[in-house]
Amino acid sequence: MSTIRVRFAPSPTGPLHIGGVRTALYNYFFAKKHGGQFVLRIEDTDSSRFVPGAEEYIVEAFKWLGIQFDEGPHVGGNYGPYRQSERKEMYRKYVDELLAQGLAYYAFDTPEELAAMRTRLETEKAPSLQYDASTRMTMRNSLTMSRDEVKYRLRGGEQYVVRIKIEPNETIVVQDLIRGEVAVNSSLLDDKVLWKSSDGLPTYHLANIVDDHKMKITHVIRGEEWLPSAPLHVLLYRYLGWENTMPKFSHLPLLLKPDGNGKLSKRDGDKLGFPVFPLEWTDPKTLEISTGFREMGYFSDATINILALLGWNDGTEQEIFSIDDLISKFSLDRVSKHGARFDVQKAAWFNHQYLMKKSNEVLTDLFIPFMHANAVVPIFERKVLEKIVGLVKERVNFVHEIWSQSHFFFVAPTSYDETVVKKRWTPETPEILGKFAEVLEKESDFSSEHLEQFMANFIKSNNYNMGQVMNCLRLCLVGEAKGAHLNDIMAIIGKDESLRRIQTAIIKIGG
RNA sequence: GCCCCGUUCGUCUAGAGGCCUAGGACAUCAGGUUUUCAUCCUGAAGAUCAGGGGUUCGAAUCCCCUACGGGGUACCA
Repeated sequence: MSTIRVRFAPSPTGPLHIGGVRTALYNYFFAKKHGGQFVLRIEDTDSSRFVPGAEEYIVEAFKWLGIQFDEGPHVGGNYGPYRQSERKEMYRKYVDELLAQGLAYYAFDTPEELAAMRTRLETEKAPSLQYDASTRMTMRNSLTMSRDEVKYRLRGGEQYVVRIKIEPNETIVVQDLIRGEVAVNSSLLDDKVLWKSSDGLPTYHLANIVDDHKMKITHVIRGEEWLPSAPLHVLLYRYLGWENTMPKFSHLPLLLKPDGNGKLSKRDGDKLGFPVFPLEWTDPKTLEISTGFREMGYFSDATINILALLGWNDGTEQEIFSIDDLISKFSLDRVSKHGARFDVQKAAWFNHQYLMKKSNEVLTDLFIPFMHANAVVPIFERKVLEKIVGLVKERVNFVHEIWSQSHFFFVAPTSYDETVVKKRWTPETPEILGKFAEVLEKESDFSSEHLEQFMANFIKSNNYNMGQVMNCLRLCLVGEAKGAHLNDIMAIIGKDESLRRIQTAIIKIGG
């Protein structure tokens, strides 16, 4: 058996959408599982839609995700070039072959004539509005013109397209690994344009088939939006005599909007506060910025996990999968057939799972920039920072949230939560806290373990109860009713700072 | 309009004719643990399997129809 070869073939018309990322991921898992190759091919046959920076964006996105292409424009390979615009000369030969065999024909109709045809058919209530077997003999093409006239026009440099000639009333069957057999009557297909003389480039359909054939692609795994044109592709393989080595098809379900209807779009991200792109993207024309998973604080491994499970599962109750897990467990027959909605909350939960598994060292590296953006003084030693991060990491989904859970280690409270004050701060509180400060000042062991014991002893020996002391002490140190254990906080900020915060609170809140 | 694909808790999904009084996860709610908050633990609620017809002793699972959703219908990919 030949080696498995799959490709991810985006067109550089803008930033890569997470639906595209998921498609690439499934291709990657499938290839790696079977020891095959994963190829990147840039489908830039529509010169008018080219967006500068889009290809670089795609490469960077996969770099961030840690997904490597075995072949592609930036890594090379034996089947290059990997940009269709650079493969220009390869396609014409096949167009000529189809033309010579009468499987395709020249068409000279202008856009206006095509539009006129459609309006005419519409008013006639024709069953189909297509350029196909039922209409092509009424149009200006090499089937309706004399050989000489065609020659004359071509020589004269008249613009033309080459269309595939589809015979009506044939059943074309597409074998899909996810959906099974999909049968379509050829009368429903139109004579698609395969080649445009305007830019000397093939359209997607032809380029796609030629490239997949020449690159020895064994499996085409792509979005469901391609399913309707799959019969055309099967026909092209047949026409070109490549049907026996035709790749196997799999059409993936689409990613849908989290609310309402339709497929996921760029706007949804802005509206609902979640990224639609892997990385931030600045539109070169409008300069509009769209945020990405990376910038929102998602880890790349969490992102892969989230996307992988939108339309696939391994049949068990496992939900956390490493890349290696996904490679070993992925299979196309467990891909679902229906579209999936992106769930922001579950995505955050996934990120939380990955965050918890990261070491304090790694998280501290990631947290330091956020700390610098917020903290002024004091700056703790590295080891202390790691400790702080370790104390709060289970409370956050994203690294940037660490600051909001740990700011009180760095900065003394400037105000005190009104409702907590009202509920907990009694007339006796200043006296109790004053007493506590007094004994605390004499204490030399400021380890977290000892402080815990110390507080318990203080409360017990004075016949206070826990809530009476702890809640108000927390108010002094944190400013509100949340945060890490008080003994941990005091151990980190130290004796002087602890006493200062207690005094400040007693003065500010009063009796 | 026409064609193709789909339809199980709010969301992601398990389910390949009897194991389904339909399981899990996220979210929600309630209890518990905790010096607060969060984590964590336990539990609850939540899907008459889109609706209707068949087939079968038996259907979420097979077939048909309808509805709804999605996709396609370009000299875009």
